[in-house]
Amino acid sequence: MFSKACEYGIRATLHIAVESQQERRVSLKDIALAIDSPEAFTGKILQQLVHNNIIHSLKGPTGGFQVEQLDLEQTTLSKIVEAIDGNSIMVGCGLGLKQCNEKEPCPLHDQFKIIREQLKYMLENTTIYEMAIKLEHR
Amino acid sequence: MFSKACEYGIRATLHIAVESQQERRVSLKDIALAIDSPEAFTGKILQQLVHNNIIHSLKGPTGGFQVEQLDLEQTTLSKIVEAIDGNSIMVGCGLGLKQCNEKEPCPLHDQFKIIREQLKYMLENTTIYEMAIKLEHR
DNA sequence: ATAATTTCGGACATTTTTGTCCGCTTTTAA
DNA sequence: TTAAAAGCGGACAAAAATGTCCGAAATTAT
Repeated sequence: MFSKACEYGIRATLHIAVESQQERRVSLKDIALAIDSPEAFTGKILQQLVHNNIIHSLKGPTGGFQVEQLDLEQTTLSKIVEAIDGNSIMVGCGLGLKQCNEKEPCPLHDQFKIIREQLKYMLENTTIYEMAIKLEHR
Repeated sequence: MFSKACEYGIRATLHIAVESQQERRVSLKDIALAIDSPEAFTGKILQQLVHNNIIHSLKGPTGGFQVEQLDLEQTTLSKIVEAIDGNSIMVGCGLGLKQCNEKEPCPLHDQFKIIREQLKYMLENTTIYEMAIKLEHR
């Protein structure tokens, strides 16, 4: 579904979000430890998220990553996925046909469409905040 | 969603199925041409399908691939996907968490579950025959 | 029998994804 | 002011997925 990079990105964002709600900043090392991901690779992914204004970073000692209160509530899962995996999950024929559309649908077109719409709804209507809350309570 | 290999596998099977209904056997070359896939790579994938008894092959001139009438009606999409991609599409946490289950669900667990169930239903209830028919009529 | 045509399987090659290393810059605290 | 602690970015490395090549085996037609 999502690439490994994207999975790490989501997990990292959620962990940062949880900590940010307690006014705590988190270092890359702590993040990688918490979400069980390779540190350097995770660092790369966090950069993508920083560049997309999904999370914010501060250098130096006491530095680290955090997510702004506003972003917490407004940023949706779709934005994270988009930043890392692009829109590949939402486009293209499920069977890889170049010529597949409403007029010339592949044999799975309609069923794929329904599933994609559900997926899209989930991505676009789930905020970081909602997910972080669930994560804290589990 | 599916790997490239799996996409080729499905497209190839469908093309063979359509031809088989006209009592025609198809060569690898024709298949690769028809479904616009790399020939040698497609050959490998067809072998997997042959070994899984989804399609059948005959060597020598006038040889090629075909799918039995019975398989046409009884083999479901899930069997093709399983043969090539395994069950990776159906298992594991969407966020890649090792510890994600009904008792300790990840924040997307329930929504993923619904989508997966739809996907599973589609895979297990779509036969090669149904798809081949749709393909012919488009 | 022989040549041609096809599948089959192993080895190899390329590309993409995943992951690592290291030196640089920024910032803080002593 | 200096040392330490953090993020940043570029180059490199490993693994996985995708794709190619070629020779062997089987089968058919001549």
